[in-house]
Amino acid sequence: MATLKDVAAECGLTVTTVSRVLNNRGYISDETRKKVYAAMDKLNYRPNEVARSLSKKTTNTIGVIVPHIRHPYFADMISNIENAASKKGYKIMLCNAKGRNNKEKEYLDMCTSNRVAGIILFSAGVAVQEFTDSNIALVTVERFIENGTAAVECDNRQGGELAAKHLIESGCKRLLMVSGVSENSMPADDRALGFEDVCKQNGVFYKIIQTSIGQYDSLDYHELLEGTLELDEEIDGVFASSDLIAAQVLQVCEKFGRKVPKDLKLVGFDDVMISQLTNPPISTIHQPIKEMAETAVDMVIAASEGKTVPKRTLLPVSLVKREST
Amino acid sequence: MATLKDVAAECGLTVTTVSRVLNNRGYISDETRKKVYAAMDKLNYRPNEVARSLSKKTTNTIGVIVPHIRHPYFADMISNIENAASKKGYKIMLCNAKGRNNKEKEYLDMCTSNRVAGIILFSAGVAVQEFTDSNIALVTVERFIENGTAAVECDNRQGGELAAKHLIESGCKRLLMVSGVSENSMPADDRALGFEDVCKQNGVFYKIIQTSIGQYDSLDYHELLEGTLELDEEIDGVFASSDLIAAQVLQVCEKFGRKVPKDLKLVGFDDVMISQLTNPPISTIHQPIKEMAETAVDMVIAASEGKTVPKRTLLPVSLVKREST
DNA sequence: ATTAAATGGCAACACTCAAAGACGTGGCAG
DNA sequence: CTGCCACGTCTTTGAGTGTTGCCATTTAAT
Repeated sequence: MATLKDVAAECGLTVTTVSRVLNNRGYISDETRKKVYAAMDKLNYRPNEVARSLSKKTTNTIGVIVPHIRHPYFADMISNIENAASKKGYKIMLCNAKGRNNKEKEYLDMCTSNRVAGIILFSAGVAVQEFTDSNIALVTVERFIENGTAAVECDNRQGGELAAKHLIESGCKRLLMVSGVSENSMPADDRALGFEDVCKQNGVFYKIIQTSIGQYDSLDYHELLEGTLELDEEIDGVFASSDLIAAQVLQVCEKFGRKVPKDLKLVGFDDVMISQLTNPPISTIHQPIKEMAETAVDMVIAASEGKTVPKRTLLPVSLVKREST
Repeated sequence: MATLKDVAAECGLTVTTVSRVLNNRGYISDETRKKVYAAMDKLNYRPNEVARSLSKKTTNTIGVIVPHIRHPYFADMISNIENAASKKGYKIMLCNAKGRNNKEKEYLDMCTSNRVAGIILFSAGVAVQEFTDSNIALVTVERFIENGTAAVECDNRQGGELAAKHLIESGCKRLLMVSGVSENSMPADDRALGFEDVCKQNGVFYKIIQTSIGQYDSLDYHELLEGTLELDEEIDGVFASSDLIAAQVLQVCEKFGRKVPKDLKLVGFDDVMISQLTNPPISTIHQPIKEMAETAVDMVIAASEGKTVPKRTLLPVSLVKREST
């Protein structure tokens, strides 16, 4: 593959000069510029980003570490992050931590080794707490971390409140919340808090069930759901902490012959594609995924350029009413 | 950030020696090795992959270009590719071409500039035809390209056959196929061919409808579907060329009061998560996504190492019977 | 003398960047 | 009108970026 040197030789100039037309820097005569472009074209020259990065001591890539790629929420996030990054001339290095702490640590190291400009971290592990490489901007999404550069979150508590309010206003008397993860300080936790609050305020009976960590991906909420719904036939409103769980609630309802929304009303969380593809389509709490992604990207880039960024950003959620309520 | 030089200075050796313990190459005394490790630890040294890549003239990253990240099929693919790559010490650079040719070209260039070891391309554009940078391995998935290094596909024709056979064996008399894309030489095309064949062989009436290019992502098959199903009430079997479309068929059936599978049987394609989350869960043609991903990764890596790889690999599909048939 | 073990020196990788140099032009004193 | 300098424009020189890999050197053992 042709290098700057080859291009320079081709048109009888030095690498520096060629480098300068490439980067639009300093004084260059029109004639030289033309010559250089011609030579580049002729040799099919493609700048070597690796060398460029070494020289500039930074890359234009952002490491993105997620616990699962297949989960529609993360797929959506990744898509939006890639978009935002691409617009700003950055590329994405995708890492799938799969909920395992050692993988997460490994990926953090890998990103460091590759001298990424910054890291966007969705992962939930604890290993990050040790990550203190201050050279690399670290913004977390949906998770606050002490030694991170910045965190962007959606208002999970508000989401829980909205869901509870909506169910209660729709006439539900006996609520169930199905929470994905039980770990502390996880987003689902705040959702539960908001949900609880509103239920208490309104004197409405509620119950919260949750599964163990790292269930993002799995489809086996059925057992848990069946147990609960069978045991308590009076439940007439369910708040699922993700649309994926909500879809499964729908399936279990079908199995038990409970009509949604007639017998039981359902609110999901995330507002990902699947909530529109079920029968009935699921009312859900919309996460501003695009805005979150864009904010995260803006922040890593800003931070990597040495600018100061807000330590914590909270984005509002909203209720999307569809046909399950 | 600490460099080899710093580590060398720290323990009174030269960079060469340190480099050698880092890479387990040549003769090193145990004592030296220990000293070096200690120094690395102390300085929190992380090898600079950028410099390494420059020196070795190749990276350990694979460029992955997809038309859409959010589509569950691609999300699944990406996840499996990342997995396979990670196992072999490679990282993923994710590119979202969004069905636009110029984006695709741009990403191809970007990958070249970043000197990726190879590219896995799902994208469907035509710009690729010009891509002839023989230095970079190019394996396409679900799309054969003349100047590519290798192609891996699933047996789409077989998929169409399986679907038609299954519907006919289930007693359907009047079939409809909903095809995602109408462009030539696209996978959906082969699916239609297989489907057609079996219908003809069995003398079963069938109809094929399709939408324009680049609909991977959209949820607006409703109109098209409603029109067709309303017009022809006799249709009792539908083959959708993706599970996403199948889910929408389910919705339209619900709207028209057609019971699935009683009044109408439905077969999807892909076997992605959503086919398990609908009511009823959708019978579908299983694509060996994991195997395809692994094959693609193995091939780019092999090709990037100069090994010869098969020009074209065809993986079998299978029918997964669920409750929509 | 030969060989093995351990380490060092140095060019190369493709690029950037600061500083210095070359060249032509215009102003101004002699 | 000439000679000199300063200045703006354009280009080159050369050092630096962190590694690798080849070759050389040293020491000790055979």
